[in-house]
Amino acid sequence: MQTSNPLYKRQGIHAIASIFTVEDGVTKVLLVKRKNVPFKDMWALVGGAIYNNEDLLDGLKREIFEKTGIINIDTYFSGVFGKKDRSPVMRMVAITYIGVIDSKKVSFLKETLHTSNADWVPIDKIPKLAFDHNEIVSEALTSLREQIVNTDILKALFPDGFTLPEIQKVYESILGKKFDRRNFRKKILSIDLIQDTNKVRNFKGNKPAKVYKFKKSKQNKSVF
Amino acid sequence: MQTSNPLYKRQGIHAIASIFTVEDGVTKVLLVKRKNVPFKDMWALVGGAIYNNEDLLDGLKREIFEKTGIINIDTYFSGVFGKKDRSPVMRMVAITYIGVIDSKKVSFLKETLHTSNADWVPIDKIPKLAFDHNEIVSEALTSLREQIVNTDILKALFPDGFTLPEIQKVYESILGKKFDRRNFRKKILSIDLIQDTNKVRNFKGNKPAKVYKFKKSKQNKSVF
DNA sequence: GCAAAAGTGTTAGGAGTACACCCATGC
DNA sequence: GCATGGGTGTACTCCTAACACTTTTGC
Repeated sequence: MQTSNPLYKRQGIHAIASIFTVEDGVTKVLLVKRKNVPFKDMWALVGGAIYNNEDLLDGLKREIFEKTGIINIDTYFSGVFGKKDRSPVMRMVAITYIGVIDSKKVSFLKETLHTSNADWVPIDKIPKLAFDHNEIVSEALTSLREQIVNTDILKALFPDGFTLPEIQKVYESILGKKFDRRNFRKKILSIDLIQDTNKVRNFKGNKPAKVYKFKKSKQNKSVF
Repeated sequence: MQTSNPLYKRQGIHAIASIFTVEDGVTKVLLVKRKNVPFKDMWALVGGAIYNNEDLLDGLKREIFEKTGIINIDTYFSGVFGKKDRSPVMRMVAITYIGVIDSKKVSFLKETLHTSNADWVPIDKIPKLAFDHNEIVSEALTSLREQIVNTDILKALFPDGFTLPEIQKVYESILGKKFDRRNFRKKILSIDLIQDTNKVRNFKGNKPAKVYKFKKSKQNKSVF
């Protein structure tokens, strides 16, 4: 590869996260307000350019920390955005990820070196964002809907396990539809994603509910 | 973004294709032998660094043309490889794609400016490849197996349509398993991927077979 | 008419969907 | 004992999987 060739010069790699939460039945995404050009004072997803000395996920974690103060977030691959003009500064390819955290347990910084604000925004009220972040968050939501049935991405919402009625509400929020309690139970147990913990959780005045947790991995069901 | 920061400097983007064919029941991938460092004289997938003035798929098409002479190949997203040390030259992130062509109809160059050889290699006989291309082709094969039921990726094998027995053999080769003729027929027709053309194809001595073609698009079946 | 390959239908088991009643708890 | 919400089972339909015979053609 001719590294001197101007056709190759000044390229870079973005790692960008759509961080979701579910709050009282509403699915929200974490946005930050940019302090610097380009797209100064616009809302954006969390992320940024990765360094040469870090892998993609490490760079993403660093960016999330730098722009929100959040640590220890698990991220899952979502997609790639690489149109040649997607950044006005230089040629950047964006590798995009999704993650889920509990907005009630995780706090974030309202202002950082690079951001002047940060907030949870319902997914149906997302403003015009910097770069191609509107497209990215749209694809991220599709990825989220796929991955909640294939991965343990929701486990951050339930560090101490969950009851089936609790997690059913989360599925309903994210997928935007309601399920029959009995059928949801059969389905979610049949896809080999969660397991019983032999514990129960008491809510006052109600029958105690069994507590489940996510299994480590899940095989995707194939057509053939 | 501080473009002068050495942490960001000298990054680049690879677009890499695993081009498959199915020949007499054997699934093969197109490999080229590298003429230049790094990994001089090693076999590799087709691809290379993209230019600033081209989108990812355009750069991929150009690379495929430059290294094989092949034009007009449809490619489908496969994955991302971004480990910081995956290229010994500089920090490169690879966006990987898959494609399918008919080895009997498409010819390619055995030597180019960058390659000293090229050949179809059965997927169970792939040698040690340059860069992380062994990992890439492995994931590509998984993508291929997923996408033959979700996309029209196989259409390049059948520009004039196909009969069900013909395409069943291709599915069996790629998926590595055999299907009952009647059940395959029902299944492939039920997933809304192909359509009847009202034509038949005669093979000597046999009952004529109906000819089908791929539909434009296909919805992925969801769990919920 | 015979060989070769294509086309088709039926049955049984498993999964999905719709739907109603019982159970454990706090007060 | 009653209100609240959690847990469970059954019947019907649909999809899946196993399996054998008939049809068309070339020679």
